Amino acid sequence: MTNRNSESQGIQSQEARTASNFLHDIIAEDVRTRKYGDALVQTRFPPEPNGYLHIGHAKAICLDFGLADEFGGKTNLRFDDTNPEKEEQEYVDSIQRDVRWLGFEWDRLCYASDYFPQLYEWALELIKAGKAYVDDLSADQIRQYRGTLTEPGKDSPFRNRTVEENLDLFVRMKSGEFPDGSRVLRAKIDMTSPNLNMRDPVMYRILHATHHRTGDEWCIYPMYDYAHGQSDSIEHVTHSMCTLEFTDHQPLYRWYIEQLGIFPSQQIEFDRLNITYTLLSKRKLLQLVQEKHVHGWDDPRMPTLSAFRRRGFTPEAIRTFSTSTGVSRTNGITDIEMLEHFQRDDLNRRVNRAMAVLRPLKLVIDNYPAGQEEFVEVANNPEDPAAGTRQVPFSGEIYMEQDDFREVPPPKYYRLSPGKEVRLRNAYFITAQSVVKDATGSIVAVHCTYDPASRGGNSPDGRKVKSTIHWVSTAHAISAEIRLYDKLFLKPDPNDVEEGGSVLDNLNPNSLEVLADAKLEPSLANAKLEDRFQFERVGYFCVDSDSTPDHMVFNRTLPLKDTWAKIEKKSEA
RNA sequence: UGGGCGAUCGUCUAAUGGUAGGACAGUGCCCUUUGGAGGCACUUGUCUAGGUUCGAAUCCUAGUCGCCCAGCCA
Repeated sequence: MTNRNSESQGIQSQEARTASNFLHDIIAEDVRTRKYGDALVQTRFPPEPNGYLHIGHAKAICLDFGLADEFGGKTNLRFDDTNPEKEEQEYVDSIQRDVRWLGFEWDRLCYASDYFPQLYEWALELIKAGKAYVDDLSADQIRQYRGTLTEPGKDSPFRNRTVEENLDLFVRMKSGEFPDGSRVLRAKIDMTSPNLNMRDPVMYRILHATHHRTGDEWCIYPMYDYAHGQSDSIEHVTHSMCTLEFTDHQPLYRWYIEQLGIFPSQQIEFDRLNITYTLLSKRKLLQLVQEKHVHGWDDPRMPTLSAFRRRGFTPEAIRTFSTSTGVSRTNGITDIEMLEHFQRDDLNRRVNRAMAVLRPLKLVIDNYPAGQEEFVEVANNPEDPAAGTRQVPFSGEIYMEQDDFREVPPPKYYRLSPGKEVRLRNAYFITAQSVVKDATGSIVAVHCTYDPASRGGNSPDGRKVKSTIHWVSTAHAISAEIRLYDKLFLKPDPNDVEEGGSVLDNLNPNSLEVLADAKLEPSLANAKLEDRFQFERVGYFCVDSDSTPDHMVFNRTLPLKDTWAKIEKKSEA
């Protein structure tokens, strides 16, 4: 089992039962025909530590770990760390944290950099076999010699150096004799191949850079193509899943393995995850962070797993989303509503309710005995009786939501307005009597009367009300900052930009709204980091990492579905 | 205009020669002490044109459209 706890195991096997896809079919067939003999199914999740994992990676992680698990196999976490200029320990750490948070535990923790010595030996082997050569052409010249999509390339003038000369030069490349960019080691394949990846691909480049793990030990670094397949092979990976853009690399992946005569790992490609209104490119996410369009990799508006965690999303929901959305070889874009649906569905079942007034409006109950207060009993989660109940203080002066009162109610508005009766959730029926306005004419308080016989929320005479609103007693309320998040981008496809534009043009200027002084029921004072709640009638919220006992901060994970907002919008149109 | 990959409701995905199904979104109704949740119902789809076949989303042929590839990135 690759899962960390029994809870996620249950979910995992449930997902596994329903997850039938072409990758599953391929592996099942390989197992049936004993393609790898007695060997276990072995997979790997191979991130480059050059950024934080995002929800697109979650799909790959669920596939890599989930498929291996289904067939009783194992999964390694392998850092594809062959480019010291872009990789950092911070990313190595965050990736491990995020994979575990998602609910998976790897069999072996590996690094491509651990294989540098072996890769180097194999390069020597290929040189000796006349299958690799040192090229002195500049990067620019190599590009020119490569030809184009429609024209074949031509051989480098250095292509036919002797084995001895190649060996000598390559060893000296490794020993640091030559400056960056002066020489590369190339595979000798076919400069006329219609597949550009086969036109004598670069195997090694000279990079006098400090690597986050090997330090200054190496000044030559293998390219992805030369490192990835062999790393798979070393780990006896049987099924190496990757995204579609690597399809053209598969012949090269196989070429290295065949020339070296090593364990025949096989690469299988699947489609990358795309989600509407969401940017899933590590390079561009890095730009958002570096240029401070967001407050870091874990800014809750980001699509990174760290951000989803901070925002209150659950690993269970992300896993359910990943498997439900399926896997194929088509390039599609999944509606963000799908993700939100699975998250609401999960939170609705598991999370306790609380009352919080985001935009407070004072409500005075004129006939409530002066100075009196009482406690009303409230279910912690109506979906789950086992969650129990709690006592919430009530009094003659409470906060209600500004949105829940209209002096002139529009059609189909069921909430409070002058003369109308509504229910205060779990408390009493009230009828609005009058409003108090300030000098500018805006409403600062509403006066009402309550029906003492309706305690608990029902009137003994069977009288019905059209609406129930939430509230917090002013004397008992605690204050908190609340952060409301909206889509980071305005367009379904953030990359849909005009000529010369950038994704930044599509940034939503209102993606973050901060409410400095929301009023919460007192039980919330005990909330701890990452605790999740449904604020009734409002949405799902969690305690943010910026929160302190003196200054509580809550993030809105997602709003509740809002039928009234829909009606209102439709009537405006 | 070289090569590779792909095309099924608005979106994602099943059906592997035999009733085109599910989920999300949408719409309507019911229910409701959250206009939440839940229940019921409805709408919409096999890229096109030929062919094989008793029968084609599936096989064949030709086209159309989309994505990927010319890093010493991964």
